[in-house]
Amino acid sequence: MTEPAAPTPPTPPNYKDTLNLPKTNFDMKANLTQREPVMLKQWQDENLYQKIRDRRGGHPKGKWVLHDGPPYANGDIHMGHLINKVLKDIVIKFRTMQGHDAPYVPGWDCHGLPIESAIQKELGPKFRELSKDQVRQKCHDYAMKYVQLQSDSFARLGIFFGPGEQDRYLTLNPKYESGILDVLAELVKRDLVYRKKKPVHWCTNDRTALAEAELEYATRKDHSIYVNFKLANVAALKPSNSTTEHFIKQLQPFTGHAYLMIWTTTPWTLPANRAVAVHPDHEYIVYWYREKTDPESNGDYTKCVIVAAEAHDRIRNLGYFARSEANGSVRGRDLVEMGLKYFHPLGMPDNHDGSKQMELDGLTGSHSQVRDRIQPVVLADYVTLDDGTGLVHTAPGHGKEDYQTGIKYGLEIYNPVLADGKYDDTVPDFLKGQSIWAANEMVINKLTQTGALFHHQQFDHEYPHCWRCKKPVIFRATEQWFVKAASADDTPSGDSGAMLLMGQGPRQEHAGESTAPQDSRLKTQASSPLWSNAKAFVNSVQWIPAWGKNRIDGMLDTRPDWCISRQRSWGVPIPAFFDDKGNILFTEKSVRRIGAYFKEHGADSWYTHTPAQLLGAEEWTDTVITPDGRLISEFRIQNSELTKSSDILDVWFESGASHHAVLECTHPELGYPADLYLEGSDQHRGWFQSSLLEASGYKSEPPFKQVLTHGFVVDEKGHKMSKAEGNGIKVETALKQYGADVLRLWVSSVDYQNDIPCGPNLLAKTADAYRKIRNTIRYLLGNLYDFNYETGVHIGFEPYSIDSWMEWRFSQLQEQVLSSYERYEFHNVFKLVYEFCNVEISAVYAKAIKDRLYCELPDSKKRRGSQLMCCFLLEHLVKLIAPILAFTAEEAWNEMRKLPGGGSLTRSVHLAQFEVFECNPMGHAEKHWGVLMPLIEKGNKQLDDLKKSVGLGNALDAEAVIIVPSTNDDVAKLIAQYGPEIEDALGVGFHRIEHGEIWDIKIEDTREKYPSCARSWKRRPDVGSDKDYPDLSARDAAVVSALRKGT
RNA sequence: GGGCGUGUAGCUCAGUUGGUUAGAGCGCGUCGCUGAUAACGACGAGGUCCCAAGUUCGAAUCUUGGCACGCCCA
Repeated sequence: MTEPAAPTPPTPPNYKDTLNLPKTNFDMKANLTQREPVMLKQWQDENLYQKIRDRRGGHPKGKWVLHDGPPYANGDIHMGHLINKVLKDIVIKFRTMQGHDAPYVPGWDCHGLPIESAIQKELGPKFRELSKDQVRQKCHDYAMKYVQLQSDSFARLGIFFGPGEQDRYLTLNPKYESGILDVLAELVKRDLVYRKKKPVHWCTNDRTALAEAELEYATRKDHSIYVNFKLANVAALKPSNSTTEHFIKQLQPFTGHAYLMIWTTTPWTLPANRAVAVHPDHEYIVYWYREKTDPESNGDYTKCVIVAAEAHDRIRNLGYFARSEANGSVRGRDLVEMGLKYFHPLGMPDNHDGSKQMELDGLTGSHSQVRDRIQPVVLADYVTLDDGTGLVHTAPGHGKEDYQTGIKYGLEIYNPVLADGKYDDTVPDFLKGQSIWAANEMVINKLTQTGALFHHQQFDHEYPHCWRCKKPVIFRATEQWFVKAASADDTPSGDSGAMLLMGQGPRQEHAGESTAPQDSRLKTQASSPLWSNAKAFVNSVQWIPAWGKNRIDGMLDTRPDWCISRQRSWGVPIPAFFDDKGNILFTEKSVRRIGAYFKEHGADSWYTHTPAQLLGAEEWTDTVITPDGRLISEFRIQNSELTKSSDILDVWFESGASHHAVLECTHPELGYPADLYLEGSDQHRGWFQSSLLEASGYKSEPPFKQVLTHGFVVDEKGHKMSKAEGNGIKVETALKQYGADVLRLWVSSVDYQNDIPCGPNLLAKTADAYRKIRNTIRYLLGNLYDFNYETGVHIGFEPYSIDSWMEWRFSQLQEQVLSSYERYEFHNVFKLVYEFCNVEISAVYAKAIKDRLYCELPDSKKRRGSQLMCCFLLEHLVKLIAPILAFTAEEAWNEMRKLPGGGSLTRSVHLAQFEVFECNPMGHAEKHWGVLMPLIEKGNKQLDDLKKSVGLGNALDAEAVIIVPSTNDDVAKLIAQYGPEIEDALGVGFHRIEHGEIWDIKIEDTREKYPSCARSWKRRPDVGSDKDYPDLSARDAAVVSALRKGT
């Protein structure tokens, strides 16, 4: 049984077909992960990058060059790459659309330890069987693999660069390698390169020196020990006044049991101890004590130590004392003046006995049989009282400051540690051949046995580690090549046997002031000319943010000379030759010659060709450096007798040469200097500085005009991303989930000058923002399906329409956006555009023009005027976002080109230029709408109240009563013009004007008052005024009537 | 430990040379629309301006000292 069908109400006439509803192929759903690769293919097929170059070439705005800092060709790209490369790309695209010829030549850092280590690991034991050039071939292939991989990833992010070999630079390119040697030769010419034995950071695992930039700091558990160094000459001390006399008297009762107490965290450096340093102005005391473990002796003290007065609380708090007392006090310089000496803590024979030691205590240091074990107390300004005892164990072969002190006092620069981190044969028997890491405990045990160890504990601290193998590094004195780049003289004389400056100019003689070891306030000598030039360069560069200048300035001020040699295979060789007598050939002339050879044959030829082939002759006449550091000019060399140096250059030297190697050698069309360098703020120490220093020895102006830095990606809590925390975001994952444009939008949305927070929530928020912008574009496009892009322009706007408000607002937006781009404030671009889409377009304008777009006659002036505004908005808005939303802007642009007359647009949005147009031809938009907008806001609140109070659902069921505070006819006329706009802006069905005291607005429910138009749904008094269309308002009746006549 | 920075609603950011009740957008909550519809609109609730002293008639803003976070270094 079926129920009788319910009576259906009579269907109201359906006017939907008579409306102009939006239509577009620009989908609401972005589907970026599918759409973007298609777009990429299209760009590649038409070689868009080249088209942009062709179009901008010779443009009056001229060339604008961002010089790319080369990422390391190793591993997948991470968030850091993303930030950096997208920022660069935004800049390039923005400059291009400004009308500049802004080429982008991406580079890669291809040499260096990380790749060599990876190969070593990959090959395992086979690594040693291969020759250097075989290893290099493997490294080369490895680097090229990652260059390709990263290059593809960058392209996927929408970053524009050319597809060919010639469109990028690689540091392993022969022309580049040759460029590096050009720079090196220039520095040699200017006496800025030398070879010397100095302590450098050394990785015992990779067996090479490391630059500062190659270190990373990590927490490490180490030993903290307090050690007593036995005084050697208490009886022979010379007082200079009553204070020191009193001090010495406090020591004398403890002859044989008087010590200097030092603190160190590197027990393994104790064999290399050559002095104890004290601060000249600090106060030192004699501290009598008896340890709890000492046998009772009627309560007497058993020992005394010299420590800084300020440190004695710290020492007492360690809790070993049964009894203690401070006596006597002198300055550090008094200790040195009285000639205090001590026994090397490990220099004593293993089987020494106490009685013999007692004898020795009275020695002056002249007894030959013990001279090598008696060492001095010296002065050093860097001694602090923050930690330890105020007396610093000094090993000139194992520390930078220790080395300086060593040079000052003529101490031996003693390094008993071999390249692999094991001791040589010059150390005490029990340590010979031992690894220094194992030696820590052995030394501690030995000190315990001899009773020298006062206190030992383990503790955690930040310690430098090799950036590649992650193993801890040490300071180790070795022979290395240096560039003179220090703020103060890093290579004082007095270091006999040092090989000084290598240039052909007159040998620089160093003043002898440093030979006076008692002068604790040793003046530093003149800074390097390289350094002074670099300092001057810093001033003429614009640093963004401005504090970057401060930062690099501060770093330059404290920098040492630059150790540029590495004991590895994968890099550009330092082209020095040795003859069988140890003379070194390394001059401007020889370096240039090798550079020219590399340009043709590549640096690999160093390993496959003979010195004669490399130098291009059997004989060579040049200046050489003798093993003892003298220069001999006009020295005749038989090239067949030469040996090639096995050192390579620090990779930072390679990338630091790019201002010449790229801008002048591989890509001379770019030209020197670059307009902009844009890297992470860590490059103040890295590439910015290496570039600046090398350019300082090569050029008369800095390599860049502006330097822009960005911060580091951190998680949503502001903490750094780390594997251990598991808070990292992978580019690949994020790309798969959101697509490149969302990631690009995220990059643009944050203030990159600070830390850059990133996490799932933030990306999701960005995706929201993306959707809003996309939908705004979709709305504009949807309403243009019947608008002719070319002829529509001539229609113009209705003078008092909200179109003119929109035009005014957009002109403001454009001005602000363009100036934000100019200042590289992309997060402002994002914010301005996003808010504009949300407020100006979506909430105000789109809402207000719906009625006229949908309901007016298609060709009506009112509708066409708003379409024109939509079209104008769309075109210029899409251009404004194109540098950021590279794919979406292009997608929208493609849709625009399909509109009637849209073919006059450029083939790609990325070929278009920003146009600065004259805004607001009406001139009154700002003034008038400034009054009207607050009324509209008020109206919205009232509408909301009506919804709550009387259940008004649709604003079209209400009318706006505009209250005008004057009976003045002009004002009333003006408002009469704006009335319909207010009606539409509020989305109400009708409006009336009343006179009153002040400007005001009232919203009234008209559900009982007017009938509703079946087409526009507006409630108006004129519904039914056309008797042919009793269910329509006058306007709609006219439109429908016209449409029927038309068809 | 030192240098350079940063710290304002849940989030991203504005807050001029100190000057009313510290703002925006998003998000959130409530409601509406259903002809931008996996869209859109309206209204609303959110703040110890990192903390503490100080200068001042008045401090998010200036000074000093802390704390937290980041980069670089020891």
